[in-house]
Amino acid sequence: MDKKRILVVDDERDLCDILRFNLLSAGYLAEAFCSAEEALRAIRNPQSPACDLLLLDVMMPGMSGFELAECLKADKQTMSIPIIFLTAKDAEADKLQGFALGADDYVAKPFSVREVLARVRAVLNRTADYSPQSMTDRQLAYEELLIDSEGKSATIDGRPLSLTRTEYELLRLLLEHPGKVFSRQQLLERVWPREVIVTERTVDVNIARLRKKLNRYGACLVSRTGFGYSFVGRAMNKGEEANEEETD
Amino acid sequence: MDKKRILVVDDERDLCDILRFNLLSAGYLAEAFCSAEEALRAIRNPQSPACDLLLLDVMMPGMSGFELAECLKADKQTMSIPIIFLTAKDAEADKLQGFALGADDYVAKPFSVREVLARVRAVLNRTADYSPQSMTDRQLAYEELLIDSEGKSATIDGRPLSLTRTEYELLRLLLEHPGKVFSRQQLLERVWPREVIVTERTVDVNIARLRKKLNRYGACLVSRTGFGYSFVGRAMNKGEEANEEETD
DNA sequence: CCAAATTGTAACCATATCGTAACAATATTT
DNA sequence: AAATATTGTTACGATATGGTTACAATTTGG
Repeated sequence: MDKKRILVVDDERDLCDILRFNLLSAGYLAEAFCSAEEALRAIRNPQSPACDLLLLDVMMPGMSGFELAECLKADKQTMSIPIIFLTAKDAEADKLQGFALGADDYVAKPFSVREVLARVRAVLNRTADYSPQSMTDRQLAYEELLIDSEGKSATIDGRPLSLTRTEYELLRLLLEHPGKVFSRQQLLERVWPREVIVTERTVDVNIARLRKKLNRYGACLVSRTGFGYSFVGRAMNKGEEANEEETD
Repeated sequence: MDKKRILVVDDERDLCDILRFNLLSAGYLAEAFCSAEEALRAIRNPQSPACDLLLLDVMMPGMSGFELAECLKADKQTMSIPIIFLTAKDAEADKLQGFALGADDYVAKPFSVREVLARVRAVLNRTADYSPQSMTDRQLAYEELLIDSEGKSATIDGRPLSLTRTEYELLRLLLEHPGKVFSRQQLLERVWPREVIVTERTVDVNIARLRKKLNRYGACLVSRTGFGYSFVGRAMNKGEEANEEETD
């Protein structure tokens, strides 16, 4: 699957930069424009690749966001480009109400970048094909142990486990990389929030709690003395060690 | 695993020097640049080795840190380079808030060097697993003796050996440089933790333990009297010495 | 605002790991 | 070959590591 191309249109340069940077970091192709006119030129440019999504500020000097949207909707080439409006004031929100039918979504300023990214993901998901990528992303499984990252839940044989957030994240990370050994430090960095500072032993206890809840799969969370923890399935058997008792 | 290459970009020369010195002391390769433009040139220079992490000041004359970050994110070659932002003022902190999602981390000035080093370690730890680098040298092998650095394990003919951490690290280092002779001192420095101080004889015992577990490959760990130890395959035969006894 | 759930820490124990010393075996030098 | 230096092996105690439980602190939910 190719990367999605997203255009940001906003007269505030800082905002453009922030959005662009974050979109790029999130793995999209992103370009930013400070006016509707510029953006329009870019979109209409037959050289440039097709655009998959527009983040469009409503209130801009010159051509407004609405006007740009209308232009695009009028053109067969561009009418199916999804648009997420960025709206500054409540006053605009009203107008947006009417427009919203044609829009794919809108975000009210001030917004958090996280929020925008979520909308972007949602819209692209909705419009785009169901790529196997994003499907496997939310379903993770080993045998009858399933993880549904959408519902932040796990089940064994269909029976739901009630995992706490820590346990869930732990399991998810380990299950995502079967066989990989994570040091306690790595687990702390990747499962626990950045600001908290806790003992490495904390990992042990949470692993223990997780093991208990995992019942027969509990044994899949193995500790590798001196290294850390790892999820191992049956396939990776430890039974047949090459360096077993020398019977000579 | 090779040393990580870290670039420091800050217009304050003193700060650059301090960070560079400390990074070097911590065992990284570190270079410092006083402007985003310089840094960009260095990163884009096809001659120079790949960069593993960027410590990037936000506010700089000329190209800002954010702009440099955007440039890098836009380029496929450089977009996965982790970035830690160094930000000076609270004013910037706001903007940074926006960038924070896409950034790998950020540190607010004034910061303690210790803090920066911690972040560096954390980010490198977090990203290490996915870098193309570690993908390639994740698997190490000699004939049917395989080392999987992800699972911190080794197998012979597919059968897993249970190596302790010391044994594992020893084997890994030696196997990484077949034919190279390591003195005991070198082995101590490279596989034992920095702070511990142990006898050179300790190496011998651990080599012995490793040999036993390696079964038929045990003989590949040869001692070179007076020099140290080395991993040698069959190809490197010691049979044909020029100055041998002519007993036939 | 209270009760329950979640979570980190300390403490205890069992076990694994490891360094050292002592001695045996081997290699090197004379 | 004898003398010496180097390396291999073993046993044992010290230490580190990991599992478990209890408990206090905090968060969550009603």
